[in-house]
Amino acid sequence: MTAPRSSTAQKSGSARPVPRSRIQKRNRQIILEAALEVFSTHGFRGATLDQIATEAGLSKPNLLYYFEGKEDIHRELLTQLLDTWLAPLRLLDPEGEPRTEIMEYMRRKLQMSRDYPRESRLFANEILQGAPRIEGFIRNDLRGQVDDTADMLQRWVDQGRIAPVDPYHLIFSIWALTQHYADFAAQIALIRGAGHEPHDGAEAFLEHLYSRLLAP
Amino acid sequence: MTAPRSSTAQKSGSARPVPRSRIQKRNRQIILEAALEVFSTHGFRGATLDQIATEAGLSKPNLLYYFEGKEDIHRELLTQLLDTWLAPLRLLDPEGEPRTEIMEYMRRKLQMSRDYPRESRLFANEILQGAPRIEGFIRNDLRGQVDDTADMLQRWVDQGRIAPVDPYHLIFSIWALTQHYADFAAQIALIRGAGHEPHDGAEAFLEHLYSRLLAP
DNA sequence: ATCAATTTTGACCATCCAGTCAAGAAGCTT
DNA sequence: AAGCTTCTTGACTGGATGGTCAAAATTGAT
Repeated sequence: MTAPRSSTAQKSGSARPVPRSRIQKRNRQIILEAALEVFSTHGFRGATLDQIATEAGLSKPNLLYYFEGKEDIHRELLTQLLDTWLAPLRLLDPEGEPRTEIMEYMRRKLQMSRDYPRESRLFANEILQGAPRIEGFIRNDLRGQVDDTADMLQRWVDQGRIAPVDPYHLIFSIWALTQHYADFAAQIALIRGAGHEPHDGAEAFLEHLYSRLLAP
Repeated sequence: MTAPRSSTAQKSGSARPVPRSRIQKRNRQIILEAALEVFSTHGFRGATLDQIATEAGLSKPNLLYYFEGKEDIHRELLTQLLDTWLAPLRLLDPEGEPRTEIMEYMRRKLQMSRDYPRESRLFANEILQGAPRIEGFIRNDLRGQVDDTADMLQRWVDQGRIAPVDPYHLIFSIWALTQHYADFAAQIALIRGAGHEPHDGAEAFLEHLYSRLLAP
């Protein structure tokens, strides 16, 4: 009858209804999966609820039984994404061997772009539009993490353990080079033809590139 | 009265009305400029004719006096863009000094991303959506150019004039690294703060990177 | 099996948006 | 300044789209 707004120890402000039944969990998941597919290729405004509903195999009103609206689905998707987006950065170990650590970070990002290309495109879409919905996240969460990482990289540079490079640009380069294979997959596929998969050879190339760049 | 379909020596098939009067030239330009602004940040479906009209300071019917429709404006914009997009690749000189040539290409691409960030984002948007409207261009024009360039790079590798790298990934890396500063400018701006401009330090970093990567 | 709670949906709105049209305003030519 | 052409726009239309609602179907506890 009413939409499923649970109340299990809810914070006052913005309510996040916790799915309870098995059906709720399952259908919310199905919807998010479908929405990811649609949003990541058409962007927020380009996507329609009907498209998402069809993709999910549900009716449009049914979608709106589980989510408060298009915006809500999108927000949920982004929130989940941003969590995993920051994770690799946190795994950088200040005590580790610098080049190994950076190489590992690059590999993790490349793997993410291979395993979750739609998430990468969802993110790219958002940034392209000027990051209206995740400005807060970038300014408050990501920025701090990046600053910390940059400090660490600078320390490694100062200690002569990696070649002297601008730490911010180093980080940006890893983002650019890894995400490119997901975000521009369509272009790469058209250029390389059907035989190849976009990521083919990328890891070897990037390993070569960063090992050359970072050698003291 | 009627829309301006000129007929000055027109090819039969898809008509491209050549603007004649000064007013036509001026207003088409104003519209394209406004459309670039809007399409590049909101994508094709996210943009509205009203937005473009407002941005251009014209009425919506007036827009449609100069162009056949939303699609037509967008197509014109992309066509103009793709011409300039290919240009830098053609400037690579097989007879030149390999590292200088590649470095020059990188610099030209970086400059384009600095001087024409909206064009870069328009292109990125298009690829993200799966390149529906420029598939032909990529398959027929870009691909050939890239293949030729890759052959040239491979020859340079074989002659030992640059370090052995996969030529396709080398090209992709230049695209990724240069366009990133335009396409992800919003993210970079939020991370680096108001003091910096996204491209600050990029050229030095990329020069360092490619000179390390390509040294035989 | 019964009955209340949960889930699903057909039918419906209201709004947005691309595109039309006919009439009016501004330019150009003589 | 007349008269033709080019340019501009207010008012409109039809279709798409986000969202609502009340009734029907299903599920689950007893």
